[in-house]
Amino acid sequence: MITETITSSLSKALEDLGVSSSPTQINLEQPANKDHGDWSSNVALATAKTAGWVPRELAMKIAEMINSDLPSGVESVSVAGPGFINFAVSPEWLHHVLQVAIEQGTTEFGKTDIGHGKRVNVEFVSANPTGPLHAGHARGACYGDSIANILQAVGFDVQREFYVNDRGLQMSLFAESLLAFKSGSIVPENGYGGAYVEEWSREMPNGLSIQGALDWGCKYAIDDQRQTLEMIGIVFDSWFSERSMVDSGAIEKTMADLENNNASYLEDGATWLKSSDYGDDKDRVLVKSDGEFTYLTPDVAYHRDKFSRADWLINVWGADHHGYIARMEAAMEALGHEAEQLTVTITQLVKLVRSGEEVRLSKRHGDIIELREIVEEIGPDATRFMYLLQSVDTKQTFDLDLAASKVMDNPVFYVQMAHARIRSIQNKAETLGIWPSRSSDADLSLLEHERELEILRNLFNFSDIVQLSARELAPHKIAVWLRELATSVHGFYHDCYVVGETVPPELTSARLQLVEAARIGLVSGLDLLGVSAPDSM
RNA sequence: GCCCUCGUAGCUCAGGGGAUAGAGCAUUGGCCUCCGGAGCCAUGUGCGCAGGUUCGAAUCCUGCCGAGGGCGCCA
Repeated sequence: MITETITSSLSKALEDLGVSSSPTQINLEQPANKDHGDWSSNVALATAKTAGWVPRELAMKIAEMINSDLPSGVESVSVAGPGFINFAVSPEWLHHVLQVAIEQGTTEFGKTDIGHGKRVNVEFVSANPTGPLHAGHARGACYGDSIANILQAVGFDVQREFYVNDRGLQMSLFAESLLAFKSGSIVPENGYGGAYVEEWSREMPNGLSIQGALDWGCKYAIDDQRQTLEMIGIVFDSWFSERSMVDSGAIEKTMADLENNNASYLEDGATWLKSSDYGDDKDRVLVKSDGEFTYLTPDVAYHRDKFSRADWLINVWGADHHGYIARMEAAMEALGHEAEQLTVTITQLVKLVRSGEEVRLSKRHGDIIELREIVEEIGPDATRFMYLLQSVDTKQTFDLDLAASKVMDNPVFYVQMAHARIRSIQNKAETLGIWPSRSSDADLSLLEHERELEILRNLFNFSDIVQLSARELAPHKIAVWLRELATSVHGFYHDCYVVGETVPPELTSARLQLVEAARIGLVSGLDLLGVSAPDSM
């Protein structure tokens, strides 16, 4: 790889000059300004001070040394600005990327093994089984599934998990609400009065007990949620039942262990977790004075169970659960787990906009926008791409009109269109009998056009982008990269014909390889986001 | 009051120590003999404010201002 060649030549020059440097100080980047070469290093700026050099003089010296014995593939070295060392490189390194992409194909391109098979459990959505999924669940759903994809791509052993809160006060209220609608009586205070409850109650069998209604409603809700998730291609490996831990005694076991670790105490008739000993603002109740568990207690037991099955836990929670992080981390520490074994990602709220007006997500019954409605309105691909296009750290404004539109406003169409155009080229080549062809037939050195090189530069970066988005749990970096690749494909399409009377056959062969590599890049990136790559739009 | 996230172009957002801060939309103006014009190209007085660290800050630190969320023996 060209970057390794450059890094080692820099490190050798530094060594010869007696400048000590750690490998992390030798950074390479691709300058935004093409006048600054293909690759650039700031190592002279980073090391000059401690080594007693003037940065620019150190850079000049290094450049001189490397220039006197240029590594293969490097055409020239120069110094610019305060002491950047800039490398001009022959395009072979980019042609190499093309071959890699085609050899690896969509199943391998961009994949690495930095995870070393470490088991990671990604828990997301985990909506209460008391109703359909709504718009508020969508961001966490798309995000969680995509980071699971990305972590898999970099070599983690990933489990997707949905925690089902199938017991407790909310479930009882839900069951009572179903029964109330069924019998035509008044829905209990703090119960569920939404229109869907009435609809569901009509399908519920007559004569059920509270427990019977609870069981029926829970199953109905889970089935509904599962179907909605499948509409956007999300399939969980496991649906973990909270109630199962009551039956198994896991909750009592956790309570006992907390007590043994001196992490809980009795006061005012309740059992408290000493979470303030572990960084939380205050202690938290585990068992209420009425003998019921709080929400926290089974959840702590649940996290222990996850730790018995995974080395690293990721929780995707909505912004309204932010205050809950400290107490869960405290509980895990009290039970002997390391802080870095649990990562909680908070997704900020999404504001839905339609026709320029905010769509209110009120809890008042009837006003809830179901996720199913959104998917039916704009389609699964637009749903996923739009939610994943920006960082979950920021509040998102999601324009339903824009997502539903089939014009340029819509980024998902822009990216998918790039793929469709490539397929269109390939179809044409196929009818002429020149595709598929063997890559060894093509002379890749013919690929010199700036448009061609731009595509290749993007493809070169893919693996790094995947690793970065895994490290930062940031799928939007993939989405942004896809848009850039699509831009370069559209530009290429416009300026460079692949198949045509004016194009020499050798160039056609080389460009057919190029568009196939670009196609592999598009499909690979879209796969990580769970978005399809259609042959035609 | 305390905690978390965020303030970047008219709008929606990237960029999270490097060189002249980017993209899409919108605006204005150009491009179709030929693989899909659902496209391409050009067009910008913008990093909330003030200090600090650094050779270098949109980026890191502190304070302030603003937006959202959280601070229950709710989930």
